[in-house]
Amino acid sequence: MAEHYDAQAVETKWQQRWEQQGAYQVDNDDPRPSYYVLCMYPYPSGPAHQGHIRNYTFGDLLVRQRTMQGYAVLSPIGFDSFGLPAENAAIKTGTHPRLYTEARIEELKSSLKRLGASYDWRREIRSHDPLYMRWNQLIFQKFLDAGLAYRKNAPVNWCPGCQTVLANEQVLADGTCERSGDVVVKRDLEQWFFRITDYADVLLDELDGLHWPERVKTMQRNWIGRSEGAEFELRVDGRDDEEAIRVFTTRPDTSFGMTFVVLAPEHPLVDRITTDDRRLEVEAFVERVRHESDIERQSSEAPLERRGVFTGAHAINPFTGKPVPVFLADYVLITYGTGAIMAVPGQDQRDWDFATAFDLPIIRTVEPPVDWVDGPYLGDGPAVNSDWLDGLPVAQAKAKAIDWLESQGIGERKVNYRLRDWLLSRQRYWGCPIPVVHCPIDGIVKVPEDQLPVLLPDDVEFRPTGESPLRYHAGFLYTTCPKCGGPAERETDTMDTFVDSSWYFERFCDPWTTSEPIDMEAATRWMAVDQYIGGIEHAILHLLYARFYTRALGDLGLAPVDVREPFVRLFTQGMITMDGSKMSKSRGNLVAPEHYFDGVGADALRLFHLFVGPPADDFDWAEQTDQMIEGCHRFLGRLWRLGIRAVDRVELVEREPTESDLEMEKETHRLIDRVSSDFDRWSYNTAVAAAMEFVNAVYRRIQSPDAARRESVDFAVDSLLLLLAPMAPHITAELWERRHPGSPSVHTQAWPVADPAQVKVDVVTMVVQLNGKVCTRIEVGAGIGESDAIDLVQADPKVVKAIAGRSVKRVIARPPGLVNLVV
RNA sequence: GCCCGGAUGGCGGAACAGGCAGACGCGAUGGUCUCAAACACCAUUGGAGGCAACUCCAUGCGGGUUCGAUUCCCGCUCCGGGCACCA
Repeated sequence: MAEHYDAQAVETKWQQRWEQQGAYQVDNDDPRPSYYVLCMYPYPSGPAHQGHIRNYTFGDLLVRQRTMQGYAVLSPIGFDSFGLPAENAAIKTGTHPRLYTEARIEELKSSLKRLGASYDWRREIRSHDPLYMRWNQLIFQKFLDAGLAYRKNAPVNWCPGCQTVLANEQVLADGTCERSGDVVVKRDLEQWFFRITDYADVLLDELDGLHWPERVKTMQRNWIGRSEGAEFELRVDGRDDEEAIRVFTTRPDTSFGMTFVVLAPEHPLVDRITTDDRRLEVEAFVERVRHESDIERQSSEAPLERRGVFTGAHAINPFTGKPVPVFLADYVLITYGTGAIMAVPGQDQRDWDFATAFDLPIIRTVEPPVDWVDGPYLGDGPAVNSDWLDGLPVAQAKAKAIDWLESQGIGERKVNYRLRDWLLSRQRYWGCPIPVVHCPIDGIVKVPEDQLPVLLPDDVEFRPTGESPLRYHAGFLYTTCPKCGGPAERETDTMDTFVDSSWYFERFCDPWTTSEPIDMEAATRWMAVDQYIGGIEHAILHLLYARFYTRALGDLGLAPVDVREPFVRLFTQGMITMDGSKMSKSRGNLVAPEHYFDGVGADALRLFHLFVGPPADDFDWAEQTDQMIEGCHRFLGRLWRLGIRAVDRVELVEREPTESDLEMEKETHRLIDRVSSDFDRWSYNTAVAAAMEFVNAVYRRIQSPDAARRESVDFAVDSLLLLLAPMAPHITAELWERRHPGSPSVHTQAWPVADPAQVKVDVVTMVVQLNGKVCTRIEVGAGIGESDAIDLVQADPKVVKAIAGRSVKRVIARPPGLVNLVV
């Protein structure tokens, strides 16, 4: 009776052995060529969920394959351990966020170990580790020195649910918080910002060179939102130059068609230019808009007549010298451009609508096509009604208009971005404190470097008041000014957790160094990350911030300056959903991996995640999913019996290779070729399918009446184990050890390489078509020539019968695959 | 509204450069083993017709290009995602 496949025993054995041997530790002086694989470090919310399993299975596969290919693979892991859920749990249950978080980390860590994922655990980073906090704070101070971090009072996004401000990136398109779903409101607050806009153009330009999904690059391009145009001044009729209105436009070529000007209601000139007869109405309008939230204002469905108001003032269009009326409208934003626009209804939809509503003139300055019906024309065409621009296409007219503005000294070329500076301060406890004090005499003063990190006090009370517990903690709050020694208050805001995740991948290169945040030598060796793997949900936030940080750190001499981009290649895996919605703790639709570890085993679960579909596609967890996982387990059972040479007690024979034995060897080479190329193109599902198909074929051969040659079968099975090692690491390690006692682990063997001569097939099935429809198939030699193929086809009895005497008009021969006869 | 994906059997999916549609797995049906079951194994499995050889239909819908289209082009429908007064 052959020993059956016991996943528990095998997996426990190997996990223990890997841990004891430190099998996945990689030293910085490893002589092999470097390869850095990284999965986005997780927020520790408890045991792993299926999304984690999927993510870390893909990563682990690559780590193991690259290791077999001869690389020193850096594969670190850590925990994004600051964040709101721990603090909310503290308010609810009274457990301290640190204890809560560390318990969750242990659970998640256990899951990852049971998955059999290979990490250099010595390099583990936790964001809340005082050593990491120290460097996080030091980097902040360097940014402060460099003017990259600053403080300003601004209307900011306040989430009443999270009781903190949010970055623009954390507010969804519908105006709700990406985390809690509450409607975000505007509040004027003094906040900390990072000057990410300084890097807007490079962050945009350098996207081109990245091997990232096009979708993600597009999302970042849209988010940065570069627009090129001109900025220029319009004198207000009857006023001096001090009160000129600056406008930004992407269409300076259409300036002759400007028939009015619109200011944002918050524009500083509103009060000064409004005429007395219009003042009451204007003030009422400004007042009304001020009381609207951003979402109300943006989603306003009020009729246009109510969304704007005439100020009574007129501005002089510098191109025509003629006055045009100045309006206010809620759709003009004070936060973009100059907060004022020139309106050209002939070439802009909103201006057209506004002009129609207020009965303002419309002048076309670009000739629309002859069949143009109505409405603003946004396309290219010759300029009209534009004096010295007439006849020029849009691009040339733009350039000429800008040249003119510059020659007149009233305007210039200008680029604007949609991207705003990154608001990083949070009014919460469980985050990294911002390391400054506020002194009534010296203002903002950095906490001296030798006093870093500023730690979070443990003895705080978590109350649902909405204010950070740090504000009530006298011991933390009251301090002395490092400069003058007088009484001062500590900053009680903490950093956005996206700060922590913006440089952890650089710290992984040498997480031990105590003299600087990033060890230059180590980072030079390992950076950039060769392959980064994570969820699409981080397409903008994390991936943009990390790119900004990498550049800024390089520019400040804190990281290798030649590492301009952190992630060379990015892979975004699909989501696991259930009934179409995201799996999450709050929805209560988590399917715990532990259940499968205890049952079919980690290898079967890994194989399932690889097999179920393209890694980039979403997968909906459904009724049949368990049975599919069972199927993967069944496959491993078949592999097991092959591996221990116990397939139905079949005896393999020693003999000179027969035709069939040689064919199996060729199939083996083809499998090696197939799996290798499938891996290279992230097609794990087809790689698994090929392995299954191969196992079926080997079974058929050894169970056939003339059996199979031992040597050929051994080559087939050993190759199979090597190819499956990155996918199902435990069972392959066990079988390899049993088959090769005393040999090094399967995971340190060289990745197999197919012999190209063996990959080639010599007999192929040639499809014979009649008028494009399949008529028959003929086995032919792979090297068959065109005329031989045609002769063969025309001699085929089936073909002769099908043609039935009709004349062949045309022959399309694509030997050896196909011949098509047209009759 | 704009941009980007996607739609293939009962289900997940395959077809990599325009050339055999449905690989592989799940499910289903029948069988072998068993006292019986579980496990395992074998066979069949897109639909319709036919005893059968075989025929017809079929990759969301409608057109087109081509000897030949799941694949390319045009026009729709539905689903998913991103952006959305950004001047």
